[in-house]
Amino acid sequence: MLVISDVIRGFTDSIILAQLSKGDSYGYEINKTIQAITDGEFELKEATLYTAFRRLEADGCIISYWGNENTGARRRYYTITEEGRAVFKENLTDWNRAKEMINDLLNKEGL
Amino acid sequence: MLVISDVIRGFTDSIILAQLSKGDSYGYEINKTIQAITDGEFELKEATLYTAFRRLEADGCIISYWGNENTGARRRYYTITEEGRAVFKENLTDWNRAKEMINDLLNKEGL
DNA sequence: TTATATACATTGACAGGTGAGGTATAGTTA
DNA sequence: TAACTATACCTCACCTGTCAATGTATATAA
Repeated sequence: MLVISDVIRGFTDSIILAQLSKGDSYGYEINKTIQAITDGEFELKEATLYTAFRRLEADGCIISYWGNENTGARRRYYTITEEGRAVFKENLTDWNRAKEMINDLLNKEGL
Repeated sequence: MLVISDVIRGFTDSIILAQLSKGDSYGYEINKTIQAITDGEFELKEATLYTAFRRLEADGCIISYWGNENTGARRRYYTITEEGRAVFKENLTDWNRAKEMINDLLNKEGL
């Protein structure tokens, strides 16, 4: 009932911003990094990933540009904006608060 | 962008099961308990709460019965089932795993 | 030449949260 | 006594995010 993707839901944007805050990257690489960090336990579905990029760009959190690879598949790179950094910072705070709340709600005795 | 409700999404069921695992209760009381535990920082919206009850009962995680109050508003009580306890136990495990994953994804350096 | 890896993108179905609205009882306050 | 607040339940329509399925294109390895 509680699937891992439901838990992650709502963090997609934050996870992407977290990766981009370390430097420019592109979809495929970001997803590989996520898999590496979670020991292959988690990956963003492609549809989810690219939907998130559109959303983040529309919200002014990231900017995209095409890489100039002269071989292999083309890559669309993303840069995090100042706005994006601010949002990410806020998300981190929210996460830490939410984490405590959920811990309490799942474990603490009532009242 | 990261709203608390997005973070909580997917935890509604677990939070309710957590409260019911301590004993029978009814909607209004469960919500008050949640508010108390989170120092008023969080509450389930009524629509969310009652939708979750329907879902949990349909899934066999809880059973409901009407209380026999002879004064005040009527109350529909809920009992967690064995199935519900099993699901809750699994949810706790999933949460702990997801928590670590999200922490890593938001904080760890890439690779 | 067939398969795999890299790399991007869209669409339609589905699920969960929630604002807005509704019902009913009981106590408190103006 | 009228108005307000608290208790307590319920449903519908809408919105948002996830994801399976599908499609495109390049390059390398078997």
